[in-house]
Amino acid sequence: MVVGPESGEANLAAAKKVRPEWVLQVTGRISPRPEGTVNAKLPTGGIELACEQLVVFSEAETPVFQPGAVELPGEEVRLAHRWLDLRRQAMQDNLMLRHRMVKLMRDHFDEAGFIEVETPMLGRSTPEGARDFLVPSRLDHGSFFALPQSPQLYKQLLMMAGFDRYVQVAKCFRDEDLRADRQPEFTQLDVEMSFVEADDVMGVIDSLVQKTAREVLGLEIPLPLPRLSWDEAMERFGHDAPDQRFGLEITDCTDIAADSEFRVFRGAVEAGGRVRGIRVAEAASRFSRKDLDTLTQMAVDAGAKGLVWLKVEEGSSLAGPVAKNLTGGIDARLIERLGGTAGDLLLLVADSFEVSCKALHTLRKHLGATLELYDPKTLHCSWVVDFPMFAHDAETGGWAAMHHPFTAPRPQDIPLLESDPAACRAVAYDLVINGSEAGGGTIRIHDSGVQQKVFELIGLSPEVAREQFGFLLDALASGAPPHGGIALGIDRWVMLFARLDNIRDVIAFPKTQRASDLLTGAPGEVDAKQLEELGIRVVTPPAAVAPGGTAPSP
RNA sequence: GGGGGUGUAGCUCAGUUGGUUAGAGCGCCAGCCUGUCACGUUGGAGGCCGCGGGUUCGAGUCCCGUCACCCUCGCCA
Repeated sequence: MVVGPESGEANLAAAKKVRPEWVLQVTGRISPRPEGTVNAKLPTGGIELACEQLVVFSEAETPVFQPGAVELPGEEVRLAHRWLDLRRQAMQDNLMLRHRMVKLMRDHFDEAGFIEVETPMLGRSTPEGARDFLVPSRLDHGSFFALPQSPQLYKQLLMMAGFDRYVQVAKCFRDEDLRADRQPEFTQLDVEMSFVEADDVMGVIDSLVQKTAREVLGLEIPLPLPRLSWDEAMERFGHDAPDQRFGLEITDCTDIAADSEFRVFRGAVEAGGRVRGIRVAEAASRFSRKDLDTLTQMAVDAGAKGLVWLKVEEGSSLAGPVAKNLTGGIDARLIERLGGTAGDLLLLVADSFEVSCKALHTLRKHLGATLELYDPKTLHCSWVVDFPMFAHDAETGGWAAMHHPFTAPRPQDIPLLESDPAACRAVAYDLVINGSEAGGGTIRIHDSGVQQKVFELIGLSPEVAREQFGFLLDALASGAPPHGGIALGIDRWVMLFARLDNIRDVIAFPKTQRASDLLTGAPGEVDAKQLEELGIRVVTPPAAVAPGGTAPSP
């Protein structure tokens, strides 16, 4: 935009006053820039607008930070002045991407005959799962609504009602501690279908993944997406959402370890544990003693008693603090099993299966990132299927549903409900993108006998089940079609497709790690009158916070 | 609840073994320049060093506590 003497004195005077972030209307003629004034670096660098009339719609106070600045302000400042932060091109791009992806999802399901149905935000608290956000009832003191953790029960009821293809962009709420990829309120693409099996649900998502990757990233993803069982995921990667952008797969060496004299190995095997390891190719010389101590500490932090590290040397021999214990050909067998060649680094963990999974997963993730074993631009999508039906509940000592209590066991595993619940596998499937759980679903139980048995196993008495889920049980007994579905974490999808590592950057108005909103000040105190109407008395009133942000000493 | 990191000018940061008046870049204000766009140039203003306490002759710096933000474990069917 050019304002010169030819624009007239008034416009020129007005233009001189203009400051950053002012809102203007400029009327004039667009023409190619004169010779020598073209700027190829700007998208509009070839043209200019000769100002004929300048109108100042709105002046702007000096902003706390400049949205166009090179230096990004700290997140605290960005959140407190979110409207400025959202002016930044990167944030505009992120929200535009989100819009496009959500539209793709809606169109995809609309074309497949799904209808979007809204479900209540004010529902009933149900046991298990995450902590609920509660909303007190004014008309019934002492009673509370719960915000939905997901529309799970409602969407199943819609199946009983005959809407055999349901979808919803649904807000969900879970009052748990936050992470970089977790917000207390988040958005799911919630899906449920009748007369389907797991393949049908995964198929619908497969084509959505392919379509989205193609339209948004220009990536061609072959279908069907690879699937691996939960058991295989834990064996090969030590995690139920493995990052498969790189190798470093886990190899079991328990049988070799059992033959060794090395007490660490023998002890783990005799205690019913496992000895497993990963081979880091050509890494022996890249890791100093200090680096290896760091890896060891990571393994210890993950619950392991230690980490056995070994450097493969010429002639099938091993070097390392415990190498001398691996006599009698154990060293050669380990090298062969792990596929080691001279210069490789071998990392072994001897512990229970669970601990070895956790430790090796932690190491694998760390090494993959620090050794740059993958192109950060790749998008690896896959399914993990056949999750265990039950997990040990640390609190009760009994069984707990790994997903929710309406998850169907695999038909062939139904006898295991009686004989061996631990071995019972569910018709459950998680979508994994770049080592992140991007969605998950199950086929639901539609047989009341099986449902009864599952409730029993997780310690839910018929009375309590009726009390909590009576409406669902009644609905199931009223002619329920076989059904199942899935929920995709939209925030996380957008984050992954935008190649970001922070979910807040794809949410217009996110919350901090302590679930507060720095923009509005939520949550905040309310009037005594409001509390009185709700029949609520605050037992521990919040300490008054001084303007300096300091709480008074107790 | 546990572990780790950060907190100094409006913003991004530097600040030595504790030692005079706490600095830089950007922004802001005033002037000059007036077609190259992160303009240039001259000058200026701007600091509860997150908050509270302690040690010390002396604290941005050391100690204790506390608050906020970030990462993480637990947690998130």
